[in-house]
Amino acid sequence: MTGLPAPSPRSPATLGPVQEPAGRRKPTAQRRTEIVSAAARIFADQGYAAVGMRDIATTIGIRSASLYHHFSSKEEILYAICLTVTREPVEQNLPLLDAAGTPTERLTALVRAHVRHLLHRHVEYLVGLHERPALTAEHRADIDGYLHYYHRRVRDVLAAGMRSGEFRELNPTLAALGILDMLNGVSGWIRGSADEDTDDVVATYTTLLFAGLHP
Amino acid sequence: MTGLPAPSPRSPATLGPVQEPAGRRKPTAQRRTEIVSAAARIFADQGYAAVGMRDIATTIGIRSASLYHHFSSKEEILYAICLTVTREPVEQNLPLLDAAGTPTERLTALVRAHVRHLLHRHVEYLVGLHERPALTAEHRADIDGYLHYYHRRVRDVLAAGMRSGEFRELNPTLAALGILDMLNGVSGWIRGSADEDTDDVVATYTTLLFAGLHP
DNA sequence: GACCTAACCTATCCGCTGTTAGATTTAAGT
DNA sequence: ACTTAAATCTAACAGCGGATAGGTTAGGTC
Repeated sequence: MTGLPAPSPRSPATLGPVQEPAGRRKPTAQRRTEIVSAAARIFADQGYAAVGMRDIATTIGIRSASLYHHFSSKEEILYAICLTVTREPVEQNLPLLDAAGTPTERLTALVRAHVRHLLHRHVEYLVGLHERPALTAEHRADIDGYLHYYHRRVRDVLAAGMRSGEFRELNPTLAALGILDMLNGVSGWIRGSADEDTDDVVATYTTLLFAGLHP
Repeated sequence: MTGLPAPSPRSPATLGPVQEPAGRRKPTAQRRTEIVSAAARIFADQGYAAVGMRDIATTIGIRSASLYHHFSSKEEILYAICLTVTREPVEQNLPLLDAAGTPTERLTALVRAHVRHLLHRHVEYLVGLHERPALTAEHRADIDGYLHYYHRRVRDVLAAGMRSGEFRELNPTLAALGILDMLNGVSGWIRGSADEDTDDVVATYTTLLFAGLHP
């Protein structure tokens, strides 16, 4: 799009800019996250398979071969993106279901955390939720494991709430799938990630869902 | 899949093969739908950009160049797939919203029709909902038009129900988005398309949604 | 100042991509 | 039987894809 062929990362004579020089030599940890987040943005726009290693490399100011110093293949980059939208929610959101409180309270906390995490990493969600078929069989199985576990935990809270009479009697598996699809779908149309948006979505969705769940 | 009434008007000497010969010469109309549904299945498995014209051609028993007799480009095939999951619902499902009845009744009918159509064409949904970025700017605008119109009509029913006091007061735009994401998400995990599945999903979802909408 | 390793480079391979041109075969109409 | 148009074929092109091998620079450490 902006067709800049060689940004020429030579030293700018005077002083480093306030923001990332976007071509300077960086430690691995920084570069890895920089690569992943740049790739996620391009993948989200054009689709995983339509994007070349050269595209990713150019946007962060290096050559395509240098990417292989940080990732052993293009698919490994996609795998990293998928992990942030499957492992992170499992590790950061699910503990909320183990806290004290009624099923309603715990599920409300989870919904809020889920939407917040989704808005924080919404480009990664866009990619991770739709490009799974491009993963290696092993990596895909790994990712699916996290997804299934997340779904199972949500289903269990629903089932618990139904047993205690707090929730309406429904097929808990289907209800969990529907709720998660509704939440993840937000990544497809949300613009920006301002707190107002978060609160608006969370308020509408929790009202809709819990009024539907309560008998 | 190939439920066409006249499979092969050619009399093959002794007995007609039970299945399609998968390479015989066919009239355009048949080939076009055959190409589209074959492509949809492969696109759903491997992703649009990862699939070559040769892959599509091979699975239906012709050479890749022959595809260009029916479609002028690979993107036109994708466009045809997208149309079946956006224009068809607009033309077939939305009239249910114009029928007589309360907002609840009309929306229930739409939800049922939507899920049935989705199960009928669920491979096409899988592709059409996720590969839109690969479309031409004009084609994408076209597809987005159908999607926006569908969403707007659902939102209007919700708003009407809220004005009449039949539905709880919610942000109708967000509620419509959430409901549609929930419905379309079914394509991501459903197996088969038996009527029992349809009824199960429709029952759970309508209960969950309308209990949530009613004050 | 010498040294070592991490980070990045240039140059290149080869398989595969969508697409086209032009020849050929089939089916249908007369 | 002859003609015609639709359907399919063979052959090829031009270019881009991910990936590799091996050389080069930067930055911290002794």
